[in-house]
Amino acid sequence: MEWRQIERETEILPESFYARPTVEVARDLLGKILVHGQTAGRIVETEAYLGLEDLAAHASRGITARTRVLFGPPGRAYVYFIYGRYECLNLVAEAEGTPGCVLIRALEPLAGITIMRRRRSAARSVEDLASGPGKLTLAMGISRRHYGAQVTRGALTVRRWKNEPGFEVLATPRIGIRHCADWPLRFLIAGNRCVSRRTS
DNA sequence: CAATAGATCATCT
DNA sequence: GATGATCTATTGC
Repeated sequence: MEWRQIERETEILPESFYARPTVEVARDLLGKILVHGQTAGRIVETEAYLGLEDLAAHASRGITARTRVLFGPPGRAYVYFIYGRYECLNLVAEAEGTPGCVLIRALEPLAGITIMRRRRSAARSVEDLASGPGKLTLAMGISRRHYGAQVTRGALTVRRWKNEPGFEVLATPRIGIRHCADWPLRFLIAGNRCVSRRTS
């Protein structure tokens, strides 16, 4: 996709978009465009992580050096390091003082695909370049240096189509967690080939 | 195709 | 000192 088209037909999401219940933000982020540097992708899979009541959420342990940004203002990036290897991107939701974030789990590559291929040499197809939370941060060049960054301005932003196309949303349990494993807080675009796992 | 072992380290106990 | 919001390669059917 041409950058000119992205710039003309999309606009950056305002901070007010994120200052809402986390589950709503997670569902509404589907179809939006994540932009970083020369790469862009359409968000096709997300997960909501809530506050103290959600034992799968990092915020359930309270404020620490790592979770500090989750308790701050919305529209910030929460990037954490996992399994000694990978980094995962979340967007902070809810009003300041209330924790909550949305894990970005998969993207459909839109621009900068050559760059993504270089960063993701293990991927065998365009659909697999960003089809997982660890894969998409590699493909887009996102890392912990973005911890706390505003996604309403700067190099890392999220945009919406001025005329957003319709699609069907599915809700399923979240992936790879132990606690609250049956809560239906994973959202994905039905039938999209870039989601992290095929649905039955 | 499905199942699983191994890599590897920041974070928290 | 144990654990984990993952990914890849490899094994086995």
